[in-house]
Amino acid sequence: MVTIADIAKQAGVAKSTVSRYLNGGSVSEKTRRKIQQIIEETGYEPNTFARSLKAHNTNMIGVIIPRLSSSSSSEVLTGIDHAARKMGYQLIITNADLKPQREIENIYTLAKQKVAGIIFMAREISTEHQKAIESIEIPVLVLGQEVEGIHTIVHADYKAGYSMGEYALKAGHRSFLYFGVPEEDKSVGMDRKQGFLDAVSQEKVSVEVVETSFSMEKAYRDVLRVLPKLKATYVACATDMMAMAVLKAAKEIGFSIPESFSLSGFGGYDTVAYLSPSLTTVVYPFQQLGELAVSHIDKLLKGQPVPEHTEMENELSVRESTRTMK
Amino acid sequence: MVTIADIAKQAGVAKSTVSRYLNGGSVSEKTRRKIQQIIEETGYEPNTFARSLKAHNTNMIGVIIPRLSSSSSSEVLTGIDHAARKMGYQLIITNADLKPQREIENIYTLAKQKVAGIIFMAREISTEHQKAIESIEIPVLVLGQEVEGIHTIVHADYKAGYSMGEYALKAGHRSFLYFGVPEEDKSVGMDRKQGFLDAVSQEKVSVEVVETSFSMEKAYRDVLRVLPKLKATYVACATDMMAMAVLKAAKEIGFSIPESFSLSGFGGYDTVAYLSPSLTTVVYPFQQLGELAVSHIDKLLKGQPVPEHTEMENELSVRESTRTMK
DNA sequence: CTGAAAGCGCTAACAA
DNA sequence: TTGTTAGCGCTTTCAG
Repeated sequence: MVTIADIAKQAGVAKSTVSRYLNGGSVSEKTRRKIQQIIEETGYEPNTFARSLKAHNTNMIGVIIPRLSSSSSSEVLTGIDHAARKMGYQLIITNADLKPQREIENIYTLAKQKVAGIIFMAREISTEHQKAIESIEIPVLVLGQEVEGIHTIVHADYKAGYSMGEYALKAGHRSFLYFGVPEEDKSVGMDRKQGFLDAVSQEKVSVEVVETSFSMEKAYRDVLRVLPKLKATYVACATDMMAMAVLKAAKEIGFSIPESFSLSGFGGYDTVAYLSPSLTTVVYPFQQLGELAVSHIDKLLKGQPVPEHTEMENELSVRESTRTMK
Repeated sequence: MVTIADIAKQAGVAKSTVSRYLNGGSVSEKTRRKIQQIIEETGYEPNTFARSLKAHNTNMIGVIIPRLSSSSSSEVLTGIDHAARKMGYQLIITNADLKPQREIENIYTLAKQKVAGIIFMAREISTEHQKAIESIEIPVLVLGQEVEGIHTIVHADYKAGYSMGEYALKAGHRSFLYFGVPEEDKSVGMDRKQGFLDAVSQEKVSVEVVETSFSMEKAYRDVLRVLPKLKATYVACATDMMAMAVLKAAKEIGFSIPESFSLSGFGGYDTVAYLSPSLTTVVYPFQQLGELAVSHIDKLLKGQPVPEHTEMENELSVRESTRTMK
């Protein structure tokens, strides 16, 4: 292994001079060239650990992701990756496997690894989470849930729900079924739903709400149970995956969409445009969220001002699965 | 920050004793208890960098993934994560964004980070890749492509193709269309296809092969062009995503599946079971692949024997999208 | 079983 | 501009 000492010796200078060269300190043109040449010859790479040992920090950003095999998380991750790469950060990605306890563990693990900052894709922030976040003294950016006193970026979920409801109402629907997820997930479970309900409640309408699960399998079973007695002309699902489950169940039972009823989701994954019928949904800017997250962390690290809460806009995409009532 | 020196001082012993305690060296019961108590009181955590600086290695496994937002990769990653966690490894995940050059960069970056081993989900291994892998002197496990002289784990792609072909033939089909991907991807592009072709070629049949792309959008456009003149009764796609594109295009054009023609994919992602019709496919054990990968790397690191090439079995899952011809 | 001392590779005063 | 020196926090001989 070639070290800074080797370079120094071969170049006939002190280690500190090489170090200065490496870190952009003032070095005479002549020695600069000499050092550079030797470094190239030897293929020398500074040892990250020795560096971090001194500097007490790294250029690593820790990421806590709820689940590795989730489209939305993967999209956000892709955005994070692109931005991190551009800004010279390395990523340590940790998976929480949907377990709150695991999230907290990961916060501490990342802190121990001396990551410069943490991007935490959260579902629900308990006081224990908050305690962990405060105790580690590392900038943490929470994605997906708004928490007082912590920097966050969230999707405009209320607004998404609202625009979906608004659209459904304008399309002439007056009877709705909403498939939701548990309210523990504030953004998806509450805001999204509330937005929808508030929007449609502006007219005389009937709305039924059924709570099911993020799990496609569970949702599918629930849908099979509920659908046969369906009276609504519009079924809104809290996620695209659930909408997919409804689509499947509907065909099974003999409904055809959008003739029997209109169907919509939320998310906007690439694949749902390729369903038949293609799914009306609200498209969320997952990648941009990831990119913005890195930029915020970067600013936080540099002590630059960052708004405590940021909301990402989203957009309704009307496709084949919904129709206008006469 | 509390260091080993603090612990030593408070416990009234030498740093080396604490170090021994930490690393399971022989320490008297009495001092052991004392040290343990102080560590708990102070919440001391050994500094990873100082450790790695000495030890010249880490407990980190580097992962190179072709694309973060790919179902199959995410599944493998989930398996890797579970196993890594269980075996005490930290993960550094790097994204190659489908760029060969990026893969090579990542190999070097990970080596520089002194990861203990690398799991490389590969698509195509060039000589440049091989050079990189050899030069870094770190165990590398390649997933997805078989390369001489490098430890690899692959899916039984030929066999998957073969069993699909065999099934189609038994179901009475004699006219086939195969939507493939470029042959640069040896596993998916060649082996899978060849297996299928070999299987169906055992009888007098007609087979047409159309090469398209992994990209759903591109595949969809190609399918729309090819499908109208379709004569085959069985359409096999090299991936589930492509099959989904075919499904969409077929409905658009007015075909109904499986009545107009049978359709199958490869992969076995959760979602394709929820398409209508649900998709006949070969289910690949992505998670297990990931878990096995970590176990292999672990053995490699411990100098234990590991078979140079391992093949993961997979299983045909017949669902609604294919039917038997009378 | 324990302690002293050296050093991993690098950076950062401080002098020169 | 450059070199000397003193660590960062830890592990690892080597004596005791």
